[in-house]
Amino acid sequence: MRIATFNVNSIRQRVEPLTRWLKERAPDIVCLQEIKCVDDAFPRGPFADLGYNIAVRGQKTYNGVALLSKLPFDEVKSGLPGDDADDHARFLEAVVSVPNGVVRVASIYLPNGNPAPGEKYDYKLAWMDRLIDFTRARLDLEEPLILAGDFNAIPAPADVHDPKLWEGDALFLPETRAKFRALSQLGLVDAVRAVSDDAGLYTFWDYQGNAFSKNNGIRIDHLLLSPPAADKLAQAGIDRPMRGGEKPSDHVPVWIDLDI
DNA sequence: ATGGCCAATATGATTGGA
Repeated sequence: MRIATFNVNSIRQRVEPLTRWLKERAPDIVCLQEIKCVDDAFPRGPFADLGYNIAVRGQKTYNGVALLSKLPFDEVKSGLPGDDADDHARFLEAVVSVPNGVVRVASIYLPNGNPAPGEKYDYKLAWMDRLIDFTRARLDLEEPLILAGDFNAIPAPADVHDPKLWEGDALFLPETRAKFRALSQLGLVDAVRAVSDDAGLYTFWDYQGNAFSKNNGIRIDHLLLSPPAADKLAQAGIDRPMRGGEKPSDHVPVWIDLDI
């Protein structure tokens, strides 16, 4: 089973490159972020034509997450618990059935948090605390669980081309990294880091300043695996060439293969 | 000169992204 995550930076601008990539990579489940449209505006046709079931939690202009799955959804739930006043479309969770049980997947678009300090950074840290609480509860189920998305967190200096330039940024502040570490330390495996210690593995390159050609990137899109999922991990990869293709998002897809 | 962003919005300037 292949599961991927991709921050598309507008689904309506990414139909062509995304469908082309879906045909090549053939993932079973895809977690999408920053679809930037309401549910009714999601371009379902091209993805349904490729055999995907579609779940959407959209929002006008900003944010928005979705799931594509070749397997039917047993359950779909949107919204991260812990704050009823939070109306950002940043979280969508689904369960699918597999031969020996289920797989639970969440598409996550964690707040950016800039400028820090400030209200936006406070919201980010509170959101991370809520994600930690959610994950702790879900881990009790002892299911294969995959948290996949744009975490807006650079885990370590090896995950950024020029760490000096990111000091003070909400994606790289010590408090952000500490919360990301606290999430991981609940027992989750960072799939890319499970297969490679290499520096220079990035998932985002800014549109500005020829960032991609200089490989001036950061690794912020992650797949975090519960122990029953990590036990089945066969491979993980970052589809870096997508960034150099036609009409690219500023992020690229990241994927895993599970022996499920 | 030694650089140049992109997407959405009742749009032509502003906001957010990271």
